[in-house]
Amino acid sequence: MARSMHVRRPATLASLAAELGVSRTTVSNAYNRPDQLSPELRRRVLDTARRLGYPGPDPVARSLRTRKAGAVGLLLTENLSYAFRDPAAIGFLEGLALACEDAGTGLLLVPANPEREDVASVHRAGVDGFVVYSVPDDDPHLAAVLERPVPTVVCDQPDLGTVDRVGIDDRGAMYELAQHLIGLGHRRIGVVCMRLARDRNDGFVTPDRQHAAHFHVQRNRLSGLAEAFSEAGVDWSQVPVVERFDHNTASGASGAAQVLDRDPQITALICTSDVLALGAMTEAARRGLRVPHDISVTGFDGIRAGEEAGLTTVRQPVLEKGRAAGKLLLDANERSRPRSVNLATELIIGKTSAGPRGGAEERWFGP
Amino acid sequence: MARSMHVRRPATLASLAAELGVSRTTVSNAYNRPDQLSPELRRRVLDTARRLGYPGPDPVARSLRTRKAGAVGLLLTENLSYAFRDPAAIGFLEGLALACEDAGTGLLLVPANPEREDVASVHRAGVDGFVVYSVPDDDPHLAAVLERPVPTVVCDQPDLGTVDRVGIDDRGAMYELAQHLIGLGHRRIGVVCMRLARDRNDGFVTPDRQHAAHFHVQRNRLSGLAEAFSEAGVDWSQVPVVERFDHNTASGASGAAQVLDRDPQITALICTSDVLALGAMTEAARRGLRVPHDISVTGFDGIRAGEEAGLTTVRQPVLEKGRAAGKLLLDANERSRPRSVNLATELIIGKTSAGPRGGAEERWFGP
DNA sequence: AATTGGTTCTGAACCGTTACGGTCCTTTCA
DNA sequence: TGAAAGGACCGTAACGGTTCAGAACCAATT
Repeated sequence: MARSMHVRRPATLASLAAELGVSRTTVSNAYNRPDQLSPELRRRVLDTARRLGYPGPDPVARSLRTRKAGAVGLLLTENLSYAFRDPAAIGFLEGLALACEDAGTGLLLVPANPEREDVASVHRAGVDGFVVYSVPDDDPHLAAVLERPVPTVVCDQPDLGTVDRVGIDDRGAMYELAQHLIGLGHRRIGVVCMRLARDRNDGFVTPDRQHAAHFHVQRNRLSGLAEAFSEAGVDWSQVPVVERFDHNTASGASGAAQVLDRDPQITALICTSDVLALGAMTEAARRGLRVPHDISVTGFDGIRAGEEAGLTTVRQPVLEKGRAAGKLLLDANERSRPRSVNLATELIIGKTSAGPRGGAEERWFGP
Repeated sequence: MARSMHVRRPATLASLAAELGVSRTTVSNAYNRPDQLSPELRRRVLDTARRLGYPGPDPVARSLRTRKAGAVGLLLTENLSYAFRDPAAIGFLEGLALACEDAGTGLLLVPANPEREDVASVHRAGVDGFVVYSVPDDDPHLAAVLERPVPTVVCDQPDLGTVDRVGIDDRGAMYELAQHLIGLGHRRIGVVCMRLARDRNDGFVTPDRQHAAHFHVQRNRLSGLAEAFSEAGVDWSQVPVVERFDHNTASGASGAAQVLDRDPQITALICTSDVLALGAMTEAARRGLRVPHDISVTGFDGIRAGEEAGLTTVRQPVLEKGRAAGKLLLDANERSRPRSVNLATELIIGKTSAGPRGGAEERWFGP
């Protein structure tokens, strides 16, 4: 129809009004409040709009006037590819997108390139609010978001006290998982965790680095482990903890290898994510170690692939987390005090954890 | 720092300028063109900005003035959940997001709720362009996008002639896959395809519905099959083709069941996606049919899980598709004639296709 | 005839910013 | 010493809408 009409000067509300001999208000009403003008006039407005190739009120101008952008921004993990390959992140994204769809709101993925510390993208985002998902707590993008005068919900982040928050009890959940392993008799363990800070550090982690970790989630999971095993009499400072920057099964495998090289006697390998755990299981198999007979392996998240593998893990409601974040943001009605939502997790005892080889639970009194 | 400063009246560029006794332009320059004013003044501007709690130039007002939104819109499949659970869609999203990140552009997910035909979300999206991914060609949202005076790239969509397009040769790729099966000796086949239109039709598909399918991709894949098998002397109108609205392995399984119930003698089950094919394999196993000995199963897409299962399929570069779409959109420099990009696909012959049971290739001359 | 009430449409005031085309003042250089 | 160049800053005019308090009109009521 009206395809190449916008050659000379793209029609505007004003030009349309002039053409019709009515006021701009009337044209605006024709689009936004049909009950405010007679049906005939409205039809006439819409018809000439089509004739002139007027595409309807400009969204940006409207946003400026109404002070509503009709979108929320999502500040994602720095490296997009890792986000889109992490099942947990995708689940979160889905939940958030669903909440947005319900509210008829757009969802703007804000680029947060870590290399050029380009905070401009945050400043340039025309949104009514932000959701921040699992970024390091010293990320400049996060700081930039907090400076924007819009409601914000942080996810998997420490409670900032000033903005809404949704997350889980990472520390408690991991503590519980650790108790499970301790109950089985494990005392000599190794850990593979995701990256703890913005810098790449593929290798062993000192207790200092654990405490200072900038990723809230990882810090708390490690801390839950440390607490439980310390209580069980294990000297945490002697437990090999290996960090991997990249989050994929290959990292899980190489991390597991590094731990096992250091101490081949460990009876349990605890990973802070299912993806890492799946990689660790590959590495165990490569070494001829049977899971769980020779070694137990655990994960965290409760992703589909882990479930299929019978992984012992902590299931967290990733989709619900996204949805909760969206809801929290979208009904930020009154300036109530910041809300903090903790979602429930569930310890899943699968087929990858058992008593240690030769341990009490599996001692074999055979001939 | 300046947290609850915006109680009275959120500071603006103008108020800041007034406070400082300089012009608005100067304040604007302090943020956007630091070289246009002396460092001292700039510092003074920025300092008082902080003091007054001025968060920097309003993105929406800036967008209005510069006529750049700094974001591109993505019109996704109607049902968000299915999109986020389809590995191919996620790959596309990743590629697109990467292209956007490279360009420092945001990516706005535009809600396209199919129930309420709410095209307003498209009108309300403040974007510099649109990418349309695999929607039915009669989708009102698509029509609304095409009315917007911004560059657009359609994906997995018929060539509209008026906007850029990126896709693959679905028809040719499926023709090639069909040739592979024909070469193995298959003549009695069944098909499970994704939904062909906006209405739900879980069941057999008439040839009419195949031709009239509103999903370009599915239409062409079926058409490639029909052509190849017709050439091989198969009466296509007798081939059982089953459609499934939902796109998941459960649908693949139930679709396969429906086909096999109709004709238990088929030697090959062709699915128009890997996800469906994986479900079909489950159903085959459930019936005690060995793949490929008793029945061949093929997919389309080349997703990871299919690869691990050794699925015979057509691999398409989903990530590259997204990236290509982004690039096309982001350097829509001159009003050149609309571009059309076809990406290469690759026929992957896996372990799920073989000659038909008792067929020439596998005739068993046993003892 | 004046009042009331209900539609329908208008005027003008914003929304917060940047583009554009200056002016003014200080250096620099022949 | 006068002209040219350049740096620093300013005023105005958009950018394209929405909104609210009326105005104009007409019919019905008092």
